[in-house]
Amino acid sequence: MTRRAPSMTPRSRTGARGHAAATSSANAVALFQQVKDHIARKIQDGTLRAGDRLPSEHALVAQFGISRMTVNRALRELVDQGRIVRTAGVGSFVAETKPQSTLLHIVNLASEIRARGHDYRCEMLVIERVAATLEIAAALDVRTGESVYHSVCVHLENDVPIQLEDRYVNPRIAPDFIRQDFTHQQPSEFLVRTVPFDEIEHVVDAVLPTPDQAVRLHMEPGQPGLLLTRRTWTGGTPVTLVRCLHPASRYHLGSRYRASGNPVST
Amino acid sequence: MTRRAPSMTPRSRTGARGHAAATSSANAVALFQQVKDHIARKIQDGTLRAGDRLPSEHALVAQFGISRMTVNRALRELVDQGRIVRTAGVGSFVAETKPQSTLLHIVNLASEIRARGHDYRCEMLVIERVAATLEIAAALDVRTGESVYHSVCVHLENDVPIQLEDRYVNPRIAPDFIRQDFTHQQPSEFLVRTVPFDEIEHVVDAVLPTPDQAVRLHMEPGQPGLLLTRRTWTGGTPVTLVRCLHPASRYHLGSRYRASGNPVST
DNA sequence: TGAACCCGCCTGTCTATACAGGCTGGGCGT
DNA sequence: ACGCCCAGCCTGTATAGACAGGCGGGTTCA
Repeated sequence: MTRRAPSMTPRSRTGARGHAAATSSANAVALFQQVKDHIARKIQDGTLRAGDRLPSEHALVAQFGISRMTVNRALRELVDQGRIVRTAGVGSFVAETKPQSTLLHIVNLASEIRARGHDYRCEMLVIERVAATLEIAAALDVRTGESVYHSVCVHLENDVPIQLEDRYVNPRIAPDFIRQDFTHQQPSEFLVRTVPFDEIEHVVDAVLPTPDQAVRLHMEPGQPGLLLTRRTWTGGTPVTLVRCLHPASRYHLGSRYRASGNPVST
Repeated sequence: MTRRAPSMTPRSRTGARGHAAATSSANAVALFQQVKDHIARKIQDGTLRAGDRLPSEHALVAQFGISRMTVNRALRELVDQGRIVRTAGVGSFVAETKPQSTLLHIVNLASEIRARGHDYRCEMLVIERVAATLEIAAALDVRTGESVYHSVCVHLENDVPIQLEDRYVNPRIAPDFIRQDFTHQQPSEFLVRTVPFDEIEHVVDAVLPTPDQAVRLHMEPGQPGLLLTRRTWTGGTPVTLVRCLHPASRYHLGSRYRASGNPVST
């Protein structure tokens, strides 16, 4: 743990001793920000994993040769961002990856179902390589016709279909996707574990399912479905495009926020 | 501006001079938090309005008799919350009330439409007092049968109906709602202006509109609609329950987030 | 009259120091 | 052997002082 970071060496930013004060014009990145970035990067690239202990403030002070208040600010802002957790008298730890906030709690359909005390199951229908259509290519930022991964599965709650998941995956980002055994792990679980995303987009639509979709979801003809289209990125590169179709009668989508503070768990 | 706040007087929290340090056990509210609350309250209750200038850090230091770092932290966290805006060399100002973040940008359907360069119009269909049904009473936290306000209007983009808004309002919170002239102001605009909420809940459903609703929205029979149900609170008390029905063919609902930092404008 | 310049205000950042209080493990007493 | 207590580590908070740099208005100079 005392191993020194490759990138940020003690006092690398400026040779000045004493009051470095505001960044010396040329290199205009605040010290506390550099510490934040340094730690955030180690979390992002897996050097530090969920639950790992961070160096104490004192250790960081010694390591970087800066004042404790500066380290403290960096760590405090990481807490605000939900990246780390701190306990007085104990230490600082990398936060468990709870998939962010807001609309994102939908990611964990399985645990949501289990939390209701119901049985969860997932049936894989398709897993293949396909040539990207124009739409898919645009969404994943690959060339039209380039090979991408495609999977289709149905999620069931107490053996009742509740979601038809139609997913396209960028093979440059997750080349191992197609080799996975998805009998005991969902595609989304694999991706979240393998390629932690840092940007996400949701679009919600109401649609009439195609006859084929209606059969898969055991829906009456003419009944509407809720279509959730999600795209995720890592470092600006698209990871996956997934279209989740829910029978409207068996699913709806909620979120709740409080102004001062973070989103309510719901 | 030098007028003293009624609640927080200089050094009211503790008589100790010098290092007050961590809160003295009994009264366990941090100084910076008290400053935050004090300013947030003045913004909330209208004493300070959007664009108003806040006292400078130096002025707050003198007013409360605390150190500048403490004031600075309070103001910085208010910036993080989006409540104030600061410019080096100029001062601190109350932020323009942009309705929060996340799913909330839907609030401003009118400006969203106008931003597309289209024409926006709103037709009021109903504005009345009704006795709260069991469901409405539960949602607004009033007694069943108690009188609540009810309004229905259609929002049109280029004269095409895009949303049917069915709203119930808690008359204890917004007693003037029923006396408003809604020809040049939407119900939501009035409420946001009059009763700034601090908590919001969204639920999204896909539904088949009733024949009556389909007519109002110029929809073909059998076409699905996107139903957005929104509840807002102020200080823990329900303000309004509104059900917004959109023709699925003409509307969808999106949001995008970046991990490190705040939601993208989108 | 107009333009350049400077001074003072204000925010942003950093430091060194200090006290309070939560938590844990090891030593000591019973 | 068991339990209590305390020392030491760690975070949370607060302070006074300092430098850098953006910005605006007034003064001065051409």
